[in-house]
Amino acid sequence: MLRDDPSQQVRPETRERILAAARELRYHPNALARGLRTRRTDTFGLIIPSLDNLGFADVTHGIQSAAAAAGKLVMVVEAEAVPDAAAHGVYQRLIGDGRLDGLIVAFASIHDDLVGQLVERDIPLVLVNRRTDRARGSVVVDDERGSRLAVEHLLGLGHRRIGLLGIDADTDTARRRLAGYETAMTTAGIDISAAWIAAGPPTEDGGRHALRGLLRATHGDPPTAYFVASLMSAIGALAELTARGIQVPREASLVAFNDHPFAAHTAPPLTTVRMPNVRMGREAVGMLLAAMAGEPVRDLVIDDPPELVVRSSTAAPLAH
Amino acid sequence: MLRDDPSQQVRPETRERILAAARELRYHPNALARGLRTRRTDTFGLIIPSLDNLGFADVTHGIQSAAAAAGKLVMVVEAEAVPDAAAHGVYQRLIGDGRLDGLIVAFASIHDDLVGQLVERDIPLVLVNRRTDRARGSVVVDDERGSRLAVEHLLGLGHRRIGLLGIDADTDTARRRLAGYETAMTTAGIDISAAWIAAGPPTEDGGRHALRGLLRATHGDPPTAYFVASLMSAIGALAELTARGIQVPREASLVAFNDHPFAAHTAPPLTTVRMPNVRMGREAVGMLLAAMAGEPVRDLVIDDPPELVVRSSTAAPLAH
DNA sequence: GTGAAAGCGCTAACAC
DNA sequence: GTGTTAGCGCTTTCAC
Repeated sequence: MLRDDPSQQVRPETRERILAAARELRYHPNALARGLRTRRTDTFGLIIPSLDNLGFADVTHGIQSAAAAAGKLVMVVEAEAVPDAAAHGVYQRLIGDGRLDGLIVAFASIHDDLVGQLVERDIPLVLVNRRTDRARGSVVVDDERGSRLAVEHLLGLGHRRIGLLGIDADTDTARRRLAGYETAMTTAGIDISAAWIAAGPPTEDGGRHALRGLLRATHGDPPTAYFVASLMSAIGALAELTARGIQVPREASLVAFNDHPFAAHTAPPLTTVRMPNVRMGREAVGMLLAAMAGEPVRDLVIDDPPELVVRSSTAAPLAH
Repeated sequence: MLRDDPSQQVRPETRERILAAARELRYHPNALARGLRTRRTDTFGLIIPSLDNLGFADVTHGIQSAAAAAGKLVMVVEAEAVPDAAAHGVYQRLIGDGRLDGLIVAFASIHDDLVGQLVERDIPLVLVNRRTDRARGSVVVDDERGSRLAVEHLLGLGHRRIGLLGIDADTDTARRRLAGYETAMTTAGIDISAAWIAAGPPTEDGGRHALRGLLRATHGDPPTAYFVASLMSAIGALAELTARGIQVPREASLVAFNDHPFAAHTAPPLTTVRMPNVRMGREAVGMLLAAMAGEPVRDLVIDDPPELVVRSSTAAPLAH
């Protein structure tokens, strides 16, 4: 009755009385006991590199809201906050504990052995924002299309020498963003110089350093525009440009992959490509729920079109 | 043996063999069964308004890292992501479920009845960044001192008409930030005009609207400087100032309470007061752990001194 | 020191 | 339909 078991026939009135009594006595079924018996905990885990990545904020929102709506609780492990010494134990417990129904892994560059272990143990798993050969079950956005959109915007403005500040992790996601850049450039008939491409971790510092490296490599003939494959990097790259006295967008344009309200407040406001990240998070939860119900997982790519958010970090190149 | 029970005497060699076998078989004690038996789950809950509040990011980091270091897992509920319809059920379950050892509530403006329920049920609880009469167990920073520092910076620059863009929630925290402003102003011998004070929610929009209201109220004689009691509001207020063509810092100065790397990238970069937020998060976990071990909880205020981070949103007022 | 047994609170299966 | 019981996997107690 308290579980709303449909096979139990109860008069609405009686039902209400029982519920009232339960409320009165503050009765709550013990989740541990129930979980032990049913092997379901209505809880899933979320492993995420950092909760402070602006480009990823929407994914987290999507996950949290879909979880709440479905009545699931979520155990969050922020990977960067886990000391190396504790990491092994934490993940092992998370995986082997029996306290989770499944796991969403939002690592762009996770140690693949963790994924391997999850697969071996047959724990419902969905990867978000990444794919791998080792596991089925993923939801990503159309990174290539988003990147292409960004680079095409630059091309449309008249740029030809366009740099890529990429993500250095050896992930499918990083590669797809690179591919979008290459496709757009090649389609425009531009030969990409190897010196135009640099990469680093998707952090402010990563962007700063990648830009420095690129500037060194293209010494004397730097790009007139940059596509930065991560929002956090873009913030760093923008700061580095400004610090070097290079005016954005007059002397160099910048588009970032991923949007966040904050991008409207940088100096200058950043032009970005907004990806359907909230939906990516939602769908990940949906897929995990389906997997827990026994449905097969898929590799889903959210095909809501990416959106170019033109602000003020892009303009036509200076005429020579 | 597997629990490292000290009363069990085992030869190191034997011990190693057992551990190896356990590893081999991938044995993991079931957390549900263990928890059911021991009434401890090594897990605590974190209820937080938004994971996307820049001013609060450090608190989350502190909590996550301290939890990981102590081998605790954390169940995160982002309150703003919980649909109203689901809210009651989610919180009830979280509280009554038995799956948590305790709860950290980081709500600046939580419904007090949730706190009340937690207290009644005698669940280890620590409030972070807020205090209330209804519960003991809190850790806060010295909000008053931080606010005073911010306002004194403005006073030192020569400002006299200083506005306060506050937080409208009826919380101890909001009041302490207001108090810091008042103390600094009064000490400087300035009569505060009621029109100088406006408040709103600690969001970008909140700051924007608060500023608008204040400008309306002080029509013709606006402040020359503003202390904004929340970083998110400050971003909104800065945008509003700029949108109105009011130059910062030439025509109006702005200091924000709480810092984040991002504040270095706004236009202009924001002067802020950096509070010991990481430590606040850490101490909250420490106190919760202590409470779970039976120690009495306290109301702790972290007394690491706040730090003024001078960037470019503050300057001397224009001479008349 | 070692082993067996009880029981945490629940659900599902099975008698009645 | 209603009531009873076994058992999820662990820890702790108690008997040996």
